[in-house]
Amino acid sequence: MPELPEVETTRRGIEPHLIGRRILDVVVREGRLRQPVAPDLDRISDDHATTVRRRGKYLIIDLAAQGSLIIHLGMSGSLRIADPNAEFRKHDHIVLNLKGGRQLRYHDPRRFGIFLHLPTGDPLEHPLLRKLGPEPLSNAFDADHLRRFCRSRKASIKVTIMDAKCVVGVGNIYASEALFRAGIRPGTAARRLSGPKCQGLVEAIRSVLRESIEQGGTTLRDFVNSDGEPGYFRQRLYVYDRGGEPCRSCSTPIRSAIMGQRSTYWCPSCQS
DNA sequence: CGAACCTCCTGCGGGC
DNA sequence: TGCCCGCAGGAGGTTC
Repeated sequence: MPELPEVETTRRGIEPHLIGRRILDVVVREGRLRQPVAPDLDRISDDHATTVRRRGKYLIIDLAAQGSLIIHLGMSGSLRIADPNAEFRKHDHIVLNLKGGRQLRYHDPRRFGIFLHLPTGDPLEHPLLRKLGPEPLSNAFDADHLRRFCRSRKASIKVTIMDAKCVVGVGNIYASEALFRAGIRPGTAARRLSGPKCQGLVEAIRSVLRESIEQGGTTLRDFVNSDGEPGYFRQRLYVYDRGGEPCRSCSTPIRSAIMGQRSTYWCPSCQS
C-alpha cells in the first residue's frame, strides 16, 4: 500500500520519462476511480510535463500549458513506464502515450486512487491538498509542532501520526515502525507524550521514511515501482505484519490490535 | 472542533 | 479441490 516512500519511489521513477516529453494521447480505459476521471482528459494531449512533484502521498505533474495532474495511488495503485506493445493487464485504467515510444500506465485493482486534471490554478490550493500538514522530511515537522498538535488530542499517538493534518505520508505500516523505533507504545494517549518523546518520534518517523525510500519502498502485495519492481524495505520491518512472531530486537512475541480501525503492531518489551 | 464510524473496491487466504 | 466469506486498507464524508 503506497505510503510516502512508495509514492516518492514512483515519482523518481517516472520523472525522467515525463519531463519535456510530449504526451501524444491519453486513453481512459476505466474512469471509475475514487473520483470519476475527467472524460476529456485527452485535452492534455500535445502538452508536456515541466515538473513531477510530491505532496504527502499525492503526485503532482505540472504541465507546460494545460495546468496540472493530481494523482493518488490509494491502496493498490501504481504508475509504470511500459512498452506500448506490451499487453494491457487487468486494471490498467489510464494510459498516456509519450513521444519516444513509451507509455505511462496507471494501474489500480481496488480503484481507491485519484487521477485529476486541474486545467488552471495552483494544485497545492486544491481542496484535497490545501489542509495537509507538514512534510515529515521538512524542517516544518519538528518536536514542537508534534507536541502542539498532540496536546489537544484524546486519541492514541498511533492514530494521531496517521492524521494527515499532523504530518503527511505516514500510513499504517510506517506508523507502527516509527513507534517501535521511538520505543513508544502505539496506544499511548497523544497528549501524554513528553517533549523528549516527541523529539524521538519525529526522528524515528524521519529515519524510517528515509531508509525506506533508499530501499525503494515496502512491497507487501501490490506495490511496484515504475519499472514494475518491488521495494525492499519489507525485510527491514520490525513489527508490521509480525503479530506473534519474536521481536527482532528482544525476541518477545510481537503484539497486535486494531487501533483507528487499522491493524497495529508493537513489541510489549521494547515499547513502553 | 474532535472522535468514531462508514464507504468505496478487488484479491487473497482461511476454513470447511 | 474448490467455494465462500471476511478481511485488508487511504482518506474523505457523515454523524454526533
